[in-house]
Amino acid sequence: MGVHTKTSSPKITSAFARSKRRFSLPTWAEIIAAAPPKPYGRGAEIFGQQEPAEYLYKVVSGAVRTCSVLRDGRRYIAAFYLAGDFFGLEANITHALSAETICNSEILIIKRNVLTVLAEHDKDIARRLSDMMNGELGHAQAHLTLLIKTSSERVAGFLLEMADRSPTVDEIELPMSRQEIGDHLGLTVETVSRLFSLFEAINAISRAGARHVTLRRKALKNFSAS
Amino acid sequence: MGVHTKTSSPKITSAFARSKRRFSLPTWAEIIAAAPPKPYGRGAEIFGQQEPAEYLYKVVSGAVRTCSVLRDGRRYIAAFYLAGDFFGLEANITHALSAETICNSEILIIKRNVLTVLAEHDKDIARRLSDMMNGELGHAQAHLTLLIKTSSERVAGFLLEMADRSPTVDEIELPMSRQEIGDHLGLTVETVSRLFSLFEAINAISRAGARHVTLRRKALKNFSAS
DNA sequence: CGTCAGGTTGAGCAGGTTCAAATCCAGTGG
DNA sequence: CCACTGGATTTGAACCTGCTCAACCTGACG
Repeated sequence: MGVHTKTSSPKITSAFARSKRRFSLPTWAEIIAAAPPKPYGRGAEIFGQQEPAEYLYKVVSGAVRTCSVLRDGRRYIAAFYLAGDFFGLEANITHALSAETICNSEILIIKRNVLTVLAEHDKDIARRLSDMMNGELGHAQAHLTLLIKTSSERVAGFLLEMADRSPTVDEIELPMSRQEIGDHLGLTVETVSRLFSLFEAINAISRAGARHVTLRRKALKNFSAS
Repeated sequence: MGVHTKTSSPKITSAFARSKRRFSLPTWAEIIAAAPPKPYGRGAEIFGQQEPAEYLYKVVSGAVRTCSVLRDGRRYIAAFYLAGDFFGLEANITHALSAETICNSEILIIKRNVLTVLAEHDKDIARRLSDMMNGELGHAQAHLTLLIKTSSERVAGFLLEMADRSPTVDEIELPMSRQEIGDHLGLTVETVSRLFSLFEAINAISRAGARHVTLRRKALKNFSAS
């Protein structure tokens, strides 16, 4: 961080930023391209609770969960991150949650302070960071509205959300276990399992193996009340 | 619907004139000082769901709730905002939630696009916006961990949170009804009421009127497991 | 072929909801 | 000043959803 004199004109600022970037400052795309993807084994911890939040992460392949463990041993999974998702910005100074892979994964690691400094000169980077923040908040809100509902609404809502986030449309491969789904939705494994069976019985989903699910959106949406 | 009529106030013009004279854009403090506080009656809507998010708001006095109503009539209250709190930044383009006062209140209204433009030149403003965003996200996370717990943990956690946010330490005046607390915690009025009675019976709180509560933090903390 | 982790299913229990009724309390009009 | 009124709060009792505990099934892997 250097000394920044107050700029009196937006024209000057953007022209300055543009010319500087051409010679020295990297763009968003360049930063992403420069970061080496790092492989993590299944269940590996990427960062722990209370650790300083120095990095931003991107899932290249695989899947990640962020979670916290309560005094009494219950685990709460705040979010799942799939290929293409960014995570690690849910913290200000230290992480309130830990992050672990739920299967073999490749993760991109980006220095946060590099981004925040660049964001002061590059509106594109600033906007991307702000958008990610906004997305994270929107996601938290959506999850809050899920948690006040009944068990069937939660599971139906979860399946619909996963389908929306998957590259494929209606046929999805869940990377997480029933236990993890339960910890995410505030339900027990048994309840989650029963609801999968119920949904199959009424033809709202069909299954090929426990984690390979095909959804009938219309039928499922009858459960997720707004 | 939360339509805001433009008021031409001498305060605004003088603040902007002053800053223009010094050849610099208005600071955060100047923007806040320039905004006129607007009175709202109890239960008045400040903005509605789906409305474009053009403003940022600050509670000067009173209290505000943000909420959404599900198809089946259930109401979910996302958050309460007390005197000094900012709200209205939980949305990107349009509001996902509506905002209403829960008692007579005075609200400050600030144009969002003014702030975002200024933020590009003023690091202080940018940091404040980012901090607010972060705070909102942190609050959503905290609320998520509340909602996966049992009813007694939710109510105890809620009381402790309200006490932390109140100007007074342990003796608090709740502006919201039992119904609103229930809609915030995903519980029914009756359950909330029963837990207030239980907490009083075991001497974790004492009451002077339904909404005036004094807490024994130690006893309450035994209920809110992390 | 055995093992082990993950998943499914069943039976009984308990925490919260629902429905119903009693009580409190602030605001209103006489 | 006091009784009246309507909403908010409290309490009770029956019911139902989701949890607990326990057994069984499935599939991947040595």
